[in-house]
Amino acid sequence: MSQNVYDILQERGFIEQCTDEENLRKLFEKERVKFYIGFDATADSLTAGHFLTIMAMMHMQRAGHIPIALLGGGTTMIGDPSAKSDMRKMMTKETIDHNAQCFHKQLSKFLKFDNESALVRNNADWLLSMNYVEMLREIGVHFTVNRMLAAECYKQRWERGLTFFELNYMIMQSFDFYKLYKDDGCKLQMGGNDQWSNIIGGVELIRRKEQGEAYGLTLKLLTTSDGIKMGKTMKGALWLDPEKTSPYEFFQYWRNIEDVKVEECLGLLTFLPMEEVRRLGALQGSEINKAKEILAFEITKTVHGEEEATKSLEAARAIFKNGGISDDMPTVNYTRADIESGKDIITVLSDMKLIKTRSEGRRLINDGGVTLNDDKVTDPSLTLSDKDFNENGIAILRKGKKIVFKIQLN
RNA sequence: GGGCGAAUUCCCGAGUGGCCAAAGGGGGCAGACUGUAAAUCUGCUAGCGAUGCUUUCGAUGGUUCAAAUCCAUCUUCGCCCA
Repeated sequence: MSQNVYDILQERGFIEQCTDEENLRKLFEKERVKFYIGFDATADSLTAGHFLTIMAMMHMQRAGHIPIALLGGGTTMIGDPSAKSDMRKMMTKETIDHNAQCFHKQLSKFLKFDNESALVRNNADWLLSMNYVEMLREIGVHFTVNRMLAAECYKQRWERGLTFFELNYMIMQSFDFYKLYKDDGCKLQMGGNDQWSNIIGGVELIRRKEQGEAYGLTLKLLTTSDGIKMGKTMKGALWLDPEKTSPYEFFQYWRNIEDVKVEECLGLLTFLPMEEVRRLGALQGSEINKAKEILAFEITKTVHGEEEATKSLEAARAIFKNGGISDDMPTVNYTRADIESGKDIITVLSDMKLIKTRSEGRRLINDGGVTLNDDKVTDPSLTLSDKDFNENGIAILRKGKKIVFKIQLN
């Protein structure tokens, strides 16, 4: 432990708020600190937003501390009302369990859960069996409603209406921290900055019930320069599951990041040394494209492995630098029979999932957004034929400037 | 429990009998310009076998030649009073 991990996180830009910086730094020097981050099981895959917190966990683990990944099997039954304008749809127990399993599997790619260097817990194990009256007597007495309502994260909901049901989310999350503190000796909770009030709730609960010393630390949220949450694509979230977002798509997302975000993302989402991060972030003009390529490669490498990262990089270079063809670019396979029975261009776009409806396809063609083998498609009823394919049975279809598909004829 | 008000397309938000597939903005997509960036300008933005047809303005039923718009009931939400 040569360098205090607090300095590492701070230098890389992770830290937003901390309950007690001075004593937390001391704690990091004194012992291997057990800390936790909660993941509510709202979908069947983690997203780029989660990845940032996972990076923080990995930095902590590298520094010798012990991450606890807390799956929100219990808290997801309610749903965090923070910064949401509406109540989330209620999810069934089965869906939540399934999602939690998916999370566990994905997290295992980044952290080794061997009960030694990293642990997993699921708050369903203690929250679901909880007795209401007991809970009120043990935990509820330590919370004042006015205090809770003053929390920044409920402000928005305060105007639109917040149910008692959702108000309990904070209490449950606070209890989680208390439980992990008692059972596992967890002394620190980390989370996105929108979790600040929920985290404080736990820190205070531990102090009130146990006179215990616990800390909270929140992390920067990834946003675009407009302040919008980063990691949204036209298809929705940027998933870590390669079945939901292909490694190539994932790579391209980071390759296309805004200039001003490059240095921040390099610090947060890669393990490159900070001198390198600063050097790359300072590149001017079109030079910064080199930095973006490295950024995309490094993140893809961590998430999908070096092999996929290399493939994505090469496919991107082939497509953009040489206007060429690569084995690893997105591909759709057709048989001769498909062509003979007639594949019109809109069906092809639809097969590639580039359009949701045929009308959208027609519009796109009218706008001049579709190119087949370097020729702009002007006729929406155009049907693929043998002459559109080269000697290797390949045709290239573009949507806009950045999306390129290979059509392979077998 | 009583009174009042609201619900519109991806989001915000106009529209109070036909000219409404529904203004405006945001977001998204495409074109121009560029560096696979930002900014800017322009076009598009319910669906379909498309000069037409079908479905959409919380739900159901009704009035009318004609309903997002009027009436009734219901649901949800907000505000005020208890």
